[in-house]
Amino acid sequence: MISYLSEINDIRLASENALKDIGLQVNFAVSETTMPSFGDITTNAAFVISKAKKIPPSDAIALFLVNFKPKSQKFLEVVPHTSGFVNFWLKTEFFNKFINEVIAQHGFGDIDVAQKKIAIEHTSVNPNKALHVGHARNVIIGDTFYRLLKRLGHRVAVLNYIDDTGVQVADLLIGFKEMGFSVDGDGQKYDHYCGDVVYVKANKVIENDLRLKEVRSNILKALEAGDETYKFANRIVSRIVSEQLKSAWALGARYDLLNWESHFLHAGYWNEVFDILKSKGAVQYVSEGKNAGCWVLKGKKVLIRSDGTAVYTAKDIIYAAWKLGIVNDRFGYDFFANQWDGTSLITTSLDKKGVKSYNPADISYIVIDQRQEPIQQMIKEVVEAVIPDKKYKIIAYGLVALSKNTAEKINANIENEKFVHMSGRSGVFFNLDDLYFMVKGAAMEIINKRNAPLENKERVAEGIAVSAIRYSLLKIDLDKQIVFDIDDALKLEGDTGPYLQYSLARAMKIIEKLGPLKIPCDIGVLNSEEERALLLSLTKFDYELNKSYETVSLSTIANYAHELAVQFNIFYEKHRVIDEKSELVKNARGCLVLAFTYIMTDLFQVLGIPVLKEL
RNA sequence: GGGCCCGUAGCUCAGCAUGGAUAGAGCGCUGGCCUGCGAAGCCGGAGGUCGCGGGUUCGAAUCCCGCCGGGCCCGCCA
Repeated sequence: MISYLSEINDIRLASENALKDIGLQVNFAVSETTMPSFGDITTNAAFVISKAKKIPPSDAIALFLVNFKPKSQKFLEVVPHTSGFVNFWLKTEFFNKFINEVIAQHGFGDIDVAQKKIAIEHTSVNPNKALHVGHARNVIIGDTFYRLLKRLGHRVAVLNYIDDTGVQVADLLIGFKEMGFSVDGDGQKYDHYCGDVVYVKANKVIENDLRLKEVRSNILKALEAGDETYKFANRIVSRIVSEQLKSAWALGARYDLLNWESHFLHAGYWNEVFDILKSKGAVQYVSEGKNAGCWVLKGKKVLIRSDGTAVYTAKDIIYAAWKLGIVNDRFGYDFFANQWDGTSLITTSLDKKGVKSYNPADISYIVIDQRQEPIQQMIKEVVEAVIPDKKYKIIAYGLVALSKNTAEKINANIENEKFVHMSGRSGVFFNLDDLYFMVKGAAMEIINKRNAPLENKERVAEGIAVSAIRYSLLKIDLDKQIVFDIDDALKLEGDTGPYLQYSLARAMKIIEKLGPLKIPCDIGVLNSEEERALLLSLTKFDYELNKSYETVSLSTIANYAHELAVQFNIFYEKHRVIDEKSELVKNARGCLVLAFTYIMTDLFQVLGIPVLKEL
């Protein structure tokens, strides 16, 4: 498919060949221009020639141009600049071809990449509580990256790991078994009941009670062993996971497979993994010093204690090894739930032998917050050393904290700090379901105020809530910490998800009222600055998606969607479509608007933003 | 003590992968635009030592080094 990216690649290849012919093999850049007035694409290749050959820029440009032979010459206007840059303008023929291809395919069409088998793990929230806004960042980053991988053409499996044998679950069980909390709940959503009420209270009591600490340690052993206590826990945990999934589904996330820590333990993977690590020399036995008697990773991280038991990190290594196929799959597979997109969510199983639903990945991604990065980095090194042809990739993001204002609203004690980190244990968190409910309410308020004759206000408000929440978390760079403020989250104007939806709705309304277009269209009559800027932005679809993937930056896509929406709105304010008098211009503009709706819808799919025809 | 991340307008953030030619948005402040395809929109104004210092370079918000400020991690816990 012809695009901005295909032209950049063409220019890069032609420049490379030109430099080769001149006898140079050096680095140069082909990129976007810094100012629209300079053109659409630029290269500094002549600079490089000028420097290497010690000749003036003007001579270097001349030398470059006689050797420069791009394949798609008919699409490019070459404009050398006295400063030494060689600039390129994309011609009308290029835009015409692009728009007609987009319209013919109802979208951008396939993107040309080498297909890989990929697993991505995200969410993986302890199964004793509801998802809070920090978990929401994980879910949305993971789900959007999944959507991006999928859109690029890869085969992707989405995994969600359930740590059902950890301390958090044990604490919860104590709440039920020792403190008299009802296992059936109190009427509110079950994950909220367990996390907000039972767990917080139980944990507080246990921390000051030696007997209960003893009970907890026994429960942990029982969970690992898989006896009656485990079965009791399993019923509760499954119910909580089901509720957590509802919260994630509401945001447009979906999964392929649930993995359970207990399954890995009970299936007895550890010895196999440990043997492989030993045989590959990835783990060493230490005979003296403070780690005497232990098996150690990278000379610092103890993996097997001197008493022969494995530390927690061993479980992470087992999982990583399983994802990439370092160990043989011993699991059965079973149905867990139907999802909103029509797919089935599968779970591993220790007894049932359903259809094998997971094939080891070539590349495995894990979405984690920055605190876990060092340990995951170590796991990456170990795993990639054992199986060098596969990749273990880490997507780490900054923590989500609560603003002073927001913390006060949930009655958290914040003293003189500007923000506070969330903590499930101490009850300092803002639940995702509450955020969703409140944003939906804010959307509903606007809808009612405008008195818009919408068919299904409820569904529209939900769509707006999803876009507002997803976009606000995606547009911020992964490396950045977020201080969540509920008042900001409820604002639906400006650089927000609803702004994107609004732009698309406007465009779709035009198409709906416009009537049939003459295809193929000739957009040669469109020569205004605004029309050209919109056309240019549209052609950057695969360029931006590719950049987002290469740099693992989801804000890149979010910002691109915003830029497109801005370009469209500027065009919309300045030019009429339906009541345009010239039939030629009207048809051309109609095609431009139609192409915009296709590309934008395609982008929404990647971002997980619902398309609303009306809002 | 060792390591990771952040620092760009009053506030929240783009831009940094691949150095380039006048540093961009939103919110807030301020002045305009609906008898027009949807005003959740658009146009204008005010607002910037790109944390500080050095280095590399013809050229640095962008690359390198040091420092300062903020956040986080570093258990034979899970």
